[in-house]
Amino acid sequence: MSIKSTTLKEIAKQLNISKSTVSRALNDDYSVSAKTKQLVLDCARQLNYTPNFAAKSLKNGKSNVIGIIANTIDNNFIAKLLSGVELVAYQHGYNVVICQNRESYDLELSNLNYLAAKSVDGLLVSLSSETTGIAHFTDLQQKGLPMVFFDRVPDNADIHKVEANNFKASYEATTYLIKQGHTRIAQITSNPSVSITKQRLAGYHQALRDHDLPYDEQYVQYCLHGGFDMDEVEQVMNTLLKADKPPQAIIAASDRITTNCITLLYKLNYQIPQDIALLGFSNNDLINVLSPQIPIIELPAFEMGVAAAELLMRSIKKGALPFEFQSLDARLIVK
Amino acid sequence: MSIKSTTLKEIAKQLNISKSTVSRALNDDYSVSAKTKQLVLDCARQLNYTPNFAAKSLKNGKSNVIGIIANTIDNNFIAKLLSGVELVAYQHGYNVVICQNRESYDLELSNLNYLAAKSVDGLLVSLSSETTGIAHFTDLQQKGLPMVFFDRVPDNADIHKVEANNFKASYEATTYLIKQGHTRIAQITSNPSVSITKQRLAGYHQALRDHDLPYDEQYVQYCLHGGFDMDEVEQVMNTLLKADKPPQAIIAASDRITTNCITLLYKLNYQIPQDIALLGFSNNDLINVLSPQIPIIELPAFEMGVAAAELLMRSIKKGALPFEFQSLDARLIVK
DNA sequence: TTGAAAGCGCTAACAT
DNA sequence: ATGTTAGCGCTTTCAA
Repeated sequence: MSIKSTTLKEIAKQLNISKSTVSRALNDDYSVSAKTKQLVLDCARQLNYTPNFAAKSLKNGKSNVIGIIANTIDNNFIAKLLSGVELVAYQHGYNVVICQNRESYDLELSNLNYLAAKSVDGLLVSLSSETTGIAHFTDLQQKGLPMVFFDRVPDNADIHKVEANNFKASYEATTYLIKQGHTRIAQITSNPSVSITKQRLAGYHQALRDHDLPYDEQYVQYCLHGGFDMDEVEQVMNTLLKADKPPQAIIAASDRITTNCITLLYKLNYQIPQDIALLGFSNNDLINVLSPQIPIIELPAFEMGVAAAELLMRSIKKGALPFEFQSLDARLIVK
Repeated sequence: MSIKSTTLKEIAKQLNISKSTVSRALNDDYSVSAKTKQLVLDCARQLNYTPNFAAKSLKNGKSNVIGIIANTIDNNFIAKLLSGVELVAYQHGYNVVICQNRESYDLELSNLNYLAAKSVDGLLVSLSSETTGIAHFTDLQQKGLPMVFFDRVPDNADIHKVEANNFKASYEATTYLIKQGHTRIAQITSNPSVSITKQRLAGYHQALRDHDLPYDEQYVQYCLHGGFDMDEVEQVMNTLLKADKPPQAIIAASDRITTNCITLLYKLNYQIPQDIALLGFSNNDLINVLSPQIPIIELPAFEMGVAAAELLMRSIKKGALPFEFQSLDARLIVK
């Protein structure tokens, strides 16, 4: 309102009718005559009327703001997802407030408190890797705050969730490598406490089983810090490469792990894919542009944002909804 | 307000005092006795009071929202800048609404209208590459809407702006390459209509002049689409490499151009820096991680976000401020 | 079909 | 130092 804008009252005065009629006309209420409605609409446009959100909020007890808690926003996956969320939110007249937990449970909690104090009408959440229980969320949900979990979702059944189909993606990745003729396929993945890690491992197992390949424990390596720590990637990479029978192919199960694997293999003078094949999960555009080229699994980031936001909007508008669980397909991209 | 929360009235009733006293106490008004203040504060905490933003907004005619219009958010520079903006905004009790112009003047205009209709209290703007005039912004500024331009700023003097010191950055980059022994240094840059392009070119010129190197027009090549189009990068690269005396070093003057240059040189089997040296502007973390390693100029994204937001906050709170022009140093990173 | 009036939660004159 | 009151712009009974 920094800029003074027209109000209902001014339209009413101009047209010599009451504020309430103007309000009704603007909200397309059935009780208003077509003629009056038209008059009001014309006048509103002419005076460049825009509703006052604060007044609306105060009146109907909704802030028209949704909150989103994600790990960080400085990666392509979340950035694209956010674009989807904002598209939907803006269409429904909602603003989006973004908070970053930076993989910390404590920050996640303070984000939550911040957003609750802002009295957001709904919440979009991707869990920090430190988070185990979600009582801090479900408490608020039970008090009536609609929320949708996305990407890194909890196991709970009594929540809404929107995920990538990580199982299928990993299954396809593994199958692709098998079809390429590889029999010893490794997976370097993140902390197994995170939902997406478990799902990606499960897909990998299933694909091996379905193609009658043995599962060898030594070929699954974990980066407990999500691969952000180059040293831990280096360590597990060395373990793999120094094995009696080193893997012929590696699946890097996260964006950061993928990048670090490329760097490491380059440093070690391994040619990809001649010396060892690499396939990685990644939503970073750069990966398509830099060399060496590897097949990647790209998550449907934008679509997940749209789906999560739409589910949240429905949940806000209709109140208690049967809990929904959506799983969107990822894309295997081979150049 | 999805969750019902305590109001001033309830605290007042509980303590048997008036709403206004409670309000004053909460706002630390001088006229309230220390005793009452304490009482109110305790009671507020006990009842878990949080102020109602909508009511506050309605009362003081401010939305407590600032808008930001940037190109896209799916790149590291803007993502980090946003983190800085949000840090400052949240500290001051403001929400941030993000809009993306995707390099289109029309979208920029509709973003502006959208934000104006939301009655934001202030605006952070980085111009689209299509934008030439800024009347659409200054009109609103004159009507009293505070705004700060950042990164891609207009030439106008009657605005607030926060930039990277692109001149200095480019000067340092060029000087670095000269010190490495190169005498034929090219710059591949974006559309010269954009402020940052001009500044980066100017720094390049000055460095050549200061080191008594001739300026050769053929060594400056423009990507009118900002290097997003790989073909245009390929074309100018070919022009450079096929010159009578090809450059010994190239400065890539934007994130996207840098990446595409690496890819192209790799494709053409040029070794970096043995066959040709490359130095690029980039804020993409991946560039530090992938090979080959090149020196980069990194813009102070987070700091620019903080600076722009703080300037905007001052501008909102103090009203008309003498126009400020801040220029933050970039970092030349050599591995 | 329309109008009058109350009230959402808060702040700020204006009393006292 | 504290209370009373009005009003921000809107929606929504209730009445006509």
